[in-house]
Amino acid sequence: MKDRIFVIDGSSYLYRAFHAMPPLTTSSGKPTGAVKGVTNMLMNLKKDSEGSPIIVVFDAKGKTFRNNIYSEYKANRPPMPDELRDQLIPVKSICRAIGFPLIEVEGVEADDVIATISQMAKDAKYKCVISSLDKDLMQLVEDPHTTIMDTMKHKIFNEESVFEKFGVKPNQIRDMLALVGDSSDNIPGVPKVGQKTAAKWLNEYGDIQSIKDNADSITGVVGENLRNALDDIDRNIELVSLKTDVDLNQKFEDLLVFNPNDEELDKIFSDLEFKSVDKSKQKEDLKKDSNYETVLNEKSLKNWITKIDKSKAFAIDTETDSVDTVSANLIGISLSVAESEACYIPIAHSYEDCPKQLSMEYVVEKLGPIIEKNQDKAIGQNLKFDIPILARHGIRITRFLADTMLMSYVLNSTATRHGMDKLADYYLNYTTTKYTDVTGTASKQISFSEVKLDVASDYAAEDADITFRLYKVLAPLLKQKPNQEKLLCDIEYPLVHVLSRVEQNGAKIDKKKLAKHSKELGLKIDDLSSQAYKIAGENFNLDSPKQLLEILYEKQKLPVLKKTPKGQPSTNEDTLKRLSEEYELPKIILQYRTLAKLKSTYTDSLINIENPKTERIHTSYQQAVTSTGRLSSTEPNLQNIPIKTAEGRRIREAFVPEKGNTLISADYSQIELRIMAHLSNDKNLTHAFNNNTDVHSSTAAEVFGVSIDDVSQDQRRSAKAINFGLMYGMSAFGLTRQLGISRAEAQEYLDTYFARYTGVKNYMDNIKAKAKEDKFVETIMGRRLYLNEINAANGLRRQAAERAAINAPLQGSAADIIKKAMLDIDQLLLKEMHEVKMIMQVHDELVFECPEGNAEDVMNKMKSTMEQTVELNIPLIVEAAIGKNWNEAH
DNA sequence: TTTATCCCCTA
DNA sequence: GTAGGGGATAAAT
Repeated sequence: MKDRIFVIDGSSYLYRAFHAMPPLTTSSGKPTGAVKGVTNMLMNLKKDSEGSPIIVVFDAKGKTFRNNIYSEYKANRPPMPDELRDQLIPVKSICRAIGFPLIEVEGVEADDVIATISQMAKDAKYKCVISSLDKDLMQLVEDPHTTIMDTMKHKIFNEESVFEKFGVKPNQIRDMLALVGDSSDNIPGVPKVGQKTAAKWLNEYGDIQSIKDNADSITGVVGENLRNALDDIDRNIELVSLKTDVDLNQKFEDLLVFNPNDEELDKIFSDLEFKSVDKSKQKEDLKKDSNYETVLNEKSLKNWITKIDKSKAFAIDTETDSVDTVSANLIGISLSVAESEACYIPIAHSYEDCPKQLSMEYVVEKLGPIIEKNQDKAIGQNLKFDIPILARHGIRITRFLADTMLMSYVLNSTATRHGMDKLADYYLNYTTTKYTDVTGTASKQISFSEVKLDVASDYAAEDADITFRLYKVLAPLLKQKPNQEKLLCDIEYPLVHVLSRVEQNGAKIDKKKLAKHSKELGLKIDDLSSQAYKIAGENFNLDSPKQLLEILYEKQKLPVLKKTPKGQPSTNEDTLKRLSEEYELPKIILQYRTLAKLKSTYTDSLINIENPKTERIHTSYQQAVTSTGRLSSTEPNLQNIPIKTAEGRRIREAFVPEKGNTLISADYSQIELRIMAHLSNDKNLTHAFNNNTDVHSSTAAEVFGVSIDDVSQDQRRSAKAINFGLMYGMSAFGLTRQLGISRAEAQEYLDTYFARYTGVKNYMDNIKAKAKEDKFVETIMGRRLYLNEINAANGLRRQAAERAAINAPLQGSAADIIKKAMLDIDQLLLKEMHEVKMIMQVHDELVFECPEGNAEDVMNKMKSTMEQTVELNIPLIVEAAIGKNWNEAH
């Protein structure tokens, strides 16, 4: 394809790379993350362009004509961060060295240069692909000459997709921008007019001139706003119009030359300490350099034992035939003692003509003691998986040097997901071989034991190698953040062992009880289905929202009260509840839904997931998933077992102890509100907790101006909603919905609340301001949540980040505290309470199983340990109970 | 077979 | 309004 050129918006690449990449530096501390990101993007585009010319455009210094039209243009732009500014020169040098013409014109913005080039391309009969995300550029899209691509998301905008996204044609984009304005460029638009309204007008009137001509016929406040903003609109049109006649001092043909300088490029890369940027090339490099060994004889194993013993640190990884730690069989072990230097020790591979391997007994006997002896040097990726597998074969790891998954999580919980494949991509710019690459998927999947040794070795040794390399990259990043490193070493690492024990313990369920419940539910569900079919006059699938909406809204002609985000009439609980005041069918659907949910999600699936070996259910706690520091629980999720309804609580009754045992549940009372009191030091809130008064009643007394003894049920309920709403960063609007009151009333409640709780008000204002400054918030133990969108130009996103800024320190500190409590209790259990098992964690609750005899004692120990685990400005209170099932204990 | 959407369960 | 997991269906691959 010779008739196509690519134009890259270099400045927008740079900003995106800066925000998307980890804060990498050279050994001397020079920032390189953005350079690396841009380089990757350039290399990828180069590959995709199949030889078509690529031109890179950057913003240049100097005031532009837009500043003359409007002195406030981009006046609100924060200056470029220093770490980014330092990367500007290397990025440009790399562009040139790769061989791309680089254009910057003083006093002209990149957008205008790009527009000019696209015009030149059109005149020369070339297709032009612009790589940028700037919406101003969308006005240039013109089939078939000019398209815009989002390189990172692989999305191409033509006239049709522009219309899909913006609701107007590309040649109307300019008018739309003029109407809406652009907060990031500090261009005010017509007040109250956003993309939707602008699109509506443009579709109705065609262009801005017609809208202005018809301004008088537009009613309401927006019409008034429009008439008042006519002058602004004229100015905006000039501001958002792109110039297509910039003098580039170059002919179009000159822009098409590709002039690489490999020597220069190598030099720049070596200055920046980049190994290589082309991923496929890097993979070859790694393989060529790497020294992966398959350990098949005693001599070779002995050699590796020596290496481990002499190493300063070593990575270890186990290969198994299952993701389930309770039943997984050990198939092999891989080790790495230095970058590129790794081995795989196959133990239990089994296929036709499989080479003879060292026996499990031999490997465990020889390697086991060396691993145990050197465990303080062990590095793993998600060691919570490997530790129980190794333990079952007599290799006991109770401490380790590092877990790269948790390192990445503590460094930045949201930068990337923390699986090894993602980490390798993010931190090493390396594409790993995936597990399913060697085993296949679904029906064609084979056990890891059936994977040929050479293939398995490459895969497994790479895992250990990459783990080692990740450690080398992540350790210095953590060194720069001592508080986070402390959190990692004091809380997350020791918690690995505790969670592993909790998972292995598992929880006993009463299968008979669940089966009986399931059967009953099945009968009721059948009955409700029949009733529903009868009213509908036909059979349909009650589980299908699509079929249901046809029945309800098209056949039965019920009023549409609410639509889903995608525009379909909604059939969710809220809507059906309102409809069931007048109609019978929605009422039946609701009952059906409740019971069907209980059956499919709980009774049936819990029975199915019981481990046949242990006859208990073993959840898996995810320690590196949530943004705030909480755990999550999967397969099964034990953190969403029903509790609110009587029917739902029957599920909890099926969580039982072994014969002779009993269950104890202990949960923190109002822990997040207490943390809010602690962090805000609010006088009223602190007072309530110090005097152990019911906090919702005390809030009601303050907000409604009554004595605490005179608070009505209704007032308490409202106060509770306010308290919860506050912790979620709620607005008056949310409260309106929650309490079914008017907007004004809700606002009044909040105003009164903040007048009474000035400490809380100050705390909220301060945390938001600090978040905007720092781009992160912290918990009491120094856990950070980075908030990339806290200063976003997009209001919805920015507000979502602000709510997260308020909630994360509360939710996250609560998570810190219960994690610490779990560690304390685990120590207690190991030391003096061997007969007690911790079996579940549900965010603010811990569940234990212990012999009936000393339950009372155990409960009190747990309660006081949890209450004493940290000292805050207010007391922590734990409510604990004993029972013969989870419902009773709670 | 995988992915997206809708719905609903928890703290 | 915060933070999650997961079942069922229907569309995309």
